[in-house]
Amino acid sequence: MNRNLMSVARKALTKVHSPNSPATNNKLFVAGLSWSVDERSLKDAFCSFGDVTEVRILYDKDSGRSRGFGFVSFCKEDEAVSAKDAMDGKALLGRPLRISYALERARGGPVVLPRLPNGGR
DNA sequence: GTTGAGCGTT
Repeated sequence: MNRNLMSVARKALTKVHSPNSPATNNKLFVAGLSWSVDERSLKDAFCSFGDVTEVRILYDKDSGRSRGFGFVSFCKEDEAVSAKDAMDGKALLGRPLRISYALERARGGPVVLPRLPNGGR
């Protein structure tokens, strides 16, 4: 009879983490940043929560200023979650931060064309 | 000297 209670108890203790909700990665999408924030300040603000392996802020090539959002990668997801849980909703340089998990994005450039087997001849 | 939702190469 204890088996049933065990099953129920174990179920209650089991983490109800949705298997189809991988809304967690070691990459964090940080938005709401001030237009004066740079990667160094962002890393310095997040490196205290874990080991930051990558920090990327998006800039505008027309105005030369930051787009107001960037990406922060951690060595472990646990650190990223802690950082998000700790810095999400907080404020940096006078502006509130909006942190979310980054989506996978191909890197390299806006477009890449493979060389044709024709050799250009 | 400005503005403020977002998911990627300035």
